[in-house]
Amino acid sequence: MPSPKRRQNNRSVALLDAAAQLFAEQGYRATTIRDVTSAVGMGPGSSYYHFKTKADLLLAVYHEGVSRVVESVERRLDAAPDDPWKRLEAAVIGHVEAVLAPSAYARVIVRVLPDDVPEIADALRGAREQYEALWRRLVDDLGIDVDAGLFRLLLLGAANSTQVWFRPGLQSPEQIGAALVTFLREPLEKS
Amino acid sequence: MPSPKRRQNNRSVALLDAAAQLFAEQGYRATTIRDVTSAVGMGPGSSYYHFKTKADLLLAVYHEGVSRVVESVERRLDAAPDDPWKRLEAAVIGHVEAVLAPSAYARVIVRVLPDDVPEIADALRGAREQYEALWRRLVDDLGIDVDAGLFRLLLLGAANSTQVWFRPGLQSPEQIGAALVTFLREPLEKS
DNA sequence: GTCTATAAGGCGATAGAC
DNA sequence: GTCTATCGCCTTATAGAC
Repeated sequence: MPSPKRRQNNRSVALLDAAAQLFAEQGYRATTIRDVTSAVGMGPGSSYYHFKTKADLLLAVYHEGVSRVVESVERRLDAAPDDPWKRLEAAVIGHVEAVLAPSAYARVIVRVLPDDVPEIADALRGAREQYEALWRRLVDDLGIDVDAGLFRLLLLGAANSTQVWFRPGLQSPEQIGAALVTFLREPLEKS
Repeated sequence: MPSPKRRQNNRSVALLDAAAQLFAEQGYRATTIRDVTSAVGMGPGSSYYHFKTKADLLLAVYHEGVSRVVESVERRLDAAPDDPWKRLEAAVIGHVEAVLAPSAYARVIVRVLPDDVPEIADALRGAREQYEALWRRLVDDLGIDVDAGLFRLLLLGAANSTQVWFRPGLQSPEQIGAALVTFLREPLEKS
C-alpha cells in the first residue's frame, strides 16, 4: 500500500533538482535544456511538458532557492535569543548554511543574476525582494548609525563569498557566522 | 605634426573597450561577437582580424582588467605609510576604486568566473593569480592569527559586492575602504 | 508523460571581394 | 583592415507518434 498523495509530480522535481545543480555550476546561458533532461534520463523535448520555457524553469528554481534560504534563516532565528546582534549572527549562520548546503538551489540565487536573463529580470528581482526585506528588518533592529542598506549588502556580499573558499572540515557555518558578526559588531558599538 | 607612434592599433582597443563593457554587463555567454562589433560600428566578421576567437578576446580583456586593478592598488600603496593595516586599507581603497571605475575592465574579473569558460579556465585563473599574490603578501604582513586565505577572500568578497549597492555621491571608495578595514581590524587586534 | 524528429533561428568562425 | 556572404553547428521550442 504505497502512500496515496506522494510523488504526484516526481519528474518535475527531478528536473528542478538537475537544473539547480547545472545552473549553479555552469550558469544559466551555458546550461542547455539537453543538459538538464539528459541528467535525469529524459528525451530533449520532455522538459517542455513540465515547464513552458527555459526561463520558466529558472524562475521555478529561483523561487525554490529563495524559499530554502528563508527557511534556513528562519529556523535559526526561531532558536535565537532576543538580542538583535545574536539574531543577526543566527541569520548569517542560516544564510551560510543554505549557501553551503549539498542542495544547489540557494547557490543559484548567488550565481545567476537578474541581468543574466533580461526577459525575466524583473521577476527574478521580485523573488529576491522577499529575502532582502527580512535582512532589512534585522539590520534596522540593531539601531546602529550606519547606512542600513550598505551594511546589509556588505554582510551578504561577504557571506556569499564563502562558497568560493569554504573547505568542509576547516570551518563550520557557525564559526563563519560568528566571526563575521564579531568583525562587524565591535567597532560599530564603540562609535 | 601628429604623434608618430600613437594609435597604431586603435581599432583593437575599441573592440576591447566594447567587449569589456558588454562582458561586465551581460556576462560572457550572453554577449555575442555581433554585439561587440556592432557596438563599435564594425561588421560581424571584422573582430577575427584582431582576435582569433571569442575566448581570446575575453582573455585580452581579462589581462587588461587585472593590470588595471593592480595599477590602482599599487598607486594607493605607493602613497601609503609603512603601517601594515594602513597599507591594507590603501589597497582596499584602490581595489574598490578600480571596481567602481567608469571603465568596465575590472568588473569583468568579478563578473566572469574561470568556470564560465572551461576552454580557457586555467589561463583565467593564472591571470588572477598575480593579483591574489599581492593580497597574500598584504595579509601576511599583518601578522595576525587567522587563516590568511580565509581573511583575504572575505575581504575581497565584501569589496567586490560594492558594485551591487554602490550609489555615487553617497559613499566614496575612501569611506568604503576605511569602514571595511576598521570593521576587520579592531576585533582581531584584541584577540 | 515521454518519445523522436524537426522546424526556425542564432551562434562562432571562415572566405573572398574590395 | 573591413566588408558581405555564408558554412556548419548548436540552440530553444514544437509536432505528432506512442
